[in-house]
Amino acid sequence: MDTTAAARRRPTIRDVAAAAGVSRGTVSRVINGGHWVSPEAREAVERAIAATGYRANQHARSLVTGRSNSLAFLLTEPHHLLFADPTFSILLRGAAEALSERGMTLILLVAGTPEERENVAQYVGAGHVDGVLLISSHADDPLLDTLVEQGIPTVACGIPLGHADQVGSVSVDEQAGARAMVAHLRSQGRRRIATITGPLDTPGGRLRLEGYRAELGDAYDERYVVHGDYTAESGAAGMDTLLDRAPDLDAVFAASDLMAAGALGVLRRRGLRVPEDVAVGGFDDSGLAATLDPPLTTIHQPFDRISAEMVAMLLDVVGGAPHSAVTMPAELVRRASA
Amino acid sequence: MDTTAAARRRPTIRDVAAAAGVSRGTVSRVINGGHWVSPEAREAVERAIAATGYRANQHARSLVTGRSNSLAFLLTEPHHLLFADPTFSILLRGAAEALSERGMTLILLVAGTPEERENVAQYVGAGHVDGVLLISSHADDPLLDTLVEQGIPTVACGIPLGHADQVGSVSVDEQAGARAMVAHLRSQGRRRIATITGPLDTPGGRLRLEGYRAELGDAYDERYVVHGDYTAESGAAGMDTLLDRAPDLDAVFAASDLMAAGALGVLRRRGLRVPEDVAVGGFDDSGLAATLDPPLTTIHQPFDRISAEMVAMLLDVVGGAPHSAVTMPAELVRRASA
DNA sequence: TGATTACCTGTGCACGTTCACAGGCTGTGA
DNA sequence: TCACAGCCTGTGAACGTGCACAGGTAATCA
Repeated sequence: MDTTAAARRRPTIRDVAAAAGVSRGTVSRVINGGHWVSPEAREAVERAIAATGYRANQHARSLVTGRSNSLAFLLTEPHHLLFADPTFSILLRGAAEALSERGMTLILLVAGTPEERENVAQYVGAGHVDGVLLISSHADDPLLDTLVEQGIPTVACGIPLGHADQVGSVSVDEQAGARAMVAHLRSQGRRRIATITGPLDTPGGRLRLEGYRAELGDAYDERYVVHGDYTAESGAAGMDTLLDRAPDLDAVFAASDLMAAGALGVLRRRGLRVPEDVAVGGFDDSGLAATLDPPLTTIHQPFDRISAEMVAMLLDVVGGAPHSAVTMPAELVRRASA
Repeated sequence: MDTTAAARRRPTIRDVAAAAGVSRGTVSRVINGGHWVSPEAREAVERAIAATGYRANQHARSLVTGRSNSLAFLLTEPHHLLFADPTFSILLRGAAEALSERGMTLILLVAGTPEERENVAQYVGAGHVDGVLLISSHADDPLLDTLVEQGIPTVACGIPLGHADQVGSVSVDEQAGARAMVAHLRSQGRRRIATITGPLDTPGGRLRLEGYRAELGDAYDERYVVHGDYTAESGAAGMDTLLDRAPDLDAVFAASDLMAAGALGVLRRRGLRVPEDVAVGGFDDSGLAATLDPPLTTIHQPFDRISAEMVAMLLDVVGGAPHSAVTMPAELVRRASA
């Protein structure tokens, strides 16, 4: 008897049918829901599946159904952003687990260079995935245009600027979060509150600035606003600019924890104490925030819930449901920095 | 004329053949290398492909070839490790890009819980991926046993303990790196050098400790050794233990940057200056190291080269080549902490 | 009794591709 | 003139699955 793994052919639905004494069709029915199958037949098939170690061939299945049983996790951010910010890892892992529970898989697609973007458009357009989880979109992204045009089910993390009504989205309430942070800083007696924004072509950059502005009202002063790109370096540079321009500031709201980390470094180097001289607030509550010195007061984003909701919504859209825009509450997390 | 994207059927190889005035076989030959095809036929086919916007159906192709044209990125670490350590993101992105260049895709597989491990074993065993990129293996991992048993091409990051000769691996020279760090600390005049190790069932945990021990020689003293699990929390706890046990230490080598970050926090809290009172060295040179305060002296792992090499080796193994063990040089990066 | 219904099962076809094979054409050497 | 090789092309058969359909049985109803 030859039972070596290498020599044995992978069992097909025919082998199962033969072992169970039924036809291919019956086996197929048992696998896909099992309606209209007699209890005896079902049990025989289930035994045969266990005995043969049968596992459906996904390629054959996809060929006939036109479904790939997988979603794409589409990454459009430039490389350097991923080196220090754990945000994306958390989303990625959450999405992978949510899919694995449903017997689906996650395909990682990187669209950094124009060439990669073209490949991604082709790949997705060819129907190799059922839908796309879009991470951190920039305004007027032509890739997103392509997805919309080709009718690819898409759900974005954060409201995609310029495409808000064309694709689904799951996001934290950016404005409310920013307002909560500013309100908190004010409640601590801070009066000259600066901000380091994210890129203004991203929802996080634009909406957190709007929240900051709305909460400040008449107290809003452009001199206290600088723009960053979410990196620690840009946070440091922004902090330097702010201190040169407005040395009297007594608080800073950075639109990401990573930029807050950069700002903290500059403050320390300049001999300013946190929070005594300058209070610092961040946004994201990524793993980073709690490990900074001092631990960072920030706005919590429920990344695990966001990824789970993105997957759920995308699968609904794939199934024919209309897309929607879900907003999750942003919660202030008080630590030592403010 | 109906040219709406929704109404138009995706072009198949038959459409291309018809448009080019040749047969399916000729089109297939042009796509796959193009040998034994006349220049005129090839040109006609290429024009037809461009005109129809044809893209091969991967499922149909995989069904007949038995190749999936994809690799799995297999994650076995528990969840919490990914929140702060960017190491895995860098490897993941590098692998995805290396594959995308070859027209292949990367599938993310998570094997945290026993249930997930079973699913992964089934999925991979069913031939849904051509090979597995194994990240951070633990000694005597039964999942790795399964992969080996089923003859799945596998390449690990770091020499897999207990399976060193059964699967391929790409790793940094852990021992040399640890020795370089200890040698550097000694050259700075440090004499009581402690270490916080990684988990001893991982190659990084075991081999970096061996390097530390080898470099210290007779000066090795167990009192200066504590064990962590790569997290910042374990680094902090380890530092506390060390200071309680051996308050006279003048240097610490943490087996990961994240643990070093935890150690830095404890040192600061206890009023010890870095590097004046205690020098601190890390390992990995992940994005984290440069942003710490003070910036961390550490051992650089060339993660981009590692991921590229893992992909290259795995594809060789898939193609029938024997697996091997590639070691990359570990380089000391001097910053302010030591 | 005959018609209708509800349930269960098996069979043929299609999905889009690659591969093996057969065969055509052209040129070369015996 | 025939055999043979080298190049190029087309065709049929697979790959493993889901789905539509036909057909069977048993129970219910007019």
